[in-house]
Amino acid sequence: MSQQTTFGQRLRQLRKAKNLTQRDLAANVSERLKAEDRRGFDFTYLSKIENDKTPPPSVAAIIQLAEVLEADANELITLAGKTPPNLGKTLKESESARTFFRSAFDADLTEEDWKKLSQELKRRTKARENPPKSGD
Amino acid sequence: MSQQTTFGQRLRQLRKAKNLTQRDLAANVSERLKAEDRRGFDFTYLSKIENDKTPPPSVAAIIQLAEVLEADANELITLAGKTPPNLGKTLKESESARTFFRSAFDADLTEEDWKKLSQELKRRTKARENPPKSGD
DNA sequence: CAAAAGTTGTAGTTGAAAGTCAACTCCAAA
DNA sequence: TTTGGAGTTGACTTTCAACTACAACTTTTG
Repeated sequence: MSQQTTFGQRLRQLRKAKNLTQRDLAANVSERLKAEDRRGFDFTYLSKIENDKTPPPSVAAIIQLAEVLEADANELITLAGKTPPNLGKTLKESESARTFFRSAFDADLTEEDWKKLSQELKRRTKARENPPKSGD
Repeated sequence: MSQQTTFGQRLRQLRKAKNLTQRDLAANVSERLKAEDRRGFDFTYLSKIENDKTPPPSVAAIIQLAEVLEADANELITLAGKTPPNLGKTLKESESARTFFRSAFDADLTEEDWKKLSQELKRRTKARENPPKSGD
């Protein structure tokens, strides 16, 4: 049942793929964070994160990491067990979304179930991009 | 386009339905929170919350509020724009759930879509409780 | 009206999350 | 064998959300 990749492991993987040192990556991300007036990002902190000695950083930091690494921010955010930033908003705005989530978490779904739901989702959005022939 | 009920409004509604004063409710919740070794809950704070002068309280506090008011904690949590407490965990544990969320938020779903998904969900869980006659 | 309930501003406290720093280890190349 | 780059670690500090406290008010209700 192969233990799930952690946030730290994945992050290290991505960093190595880009041939960056912790110092480089941290400095780079730090700059970006400061540019948007947030706290910085020390390389020792990064080290702890990669070794899962400390919980994943803030969503803002994760997004910057993803950009520098040219990786998918959403993957990292979910790996971090964080809420995708739009979720709260979506929930506030959509009554139906709330209903969906309520049942989803009461129901304690299996992998199977989630896959089915993804399929359903794909069907629907695909239909939208590529409307099924003939005037609406 | 009827402006969505806020957390504060709903909370007040629930409190009045139970005929409690802010002082009563706050004291009650405060006790419960302290029992689980958390910070208390002042009635002036509650007032501010009901008037949306301050952001909704912590998830822990919301849960206690819901219990005292015999209301649905999940409703309040989502109204508060907070993450349902299991979500992070689910995301960490289920690859398929992650996939689902990634597409769901990329896709920017409509009410329609969410409803359809809820239906699909209901179909599946119902099938489970009440397995469809004869060999699968 | 008096008392109870609710509102609001301002300032203070607290614990935990986020981040830093100094001092270390490890390793490869010179 | 040393030197320098990379990574690790523990202890410390900073920041912030989530409260508390209290005073001074207004509104509601019996």
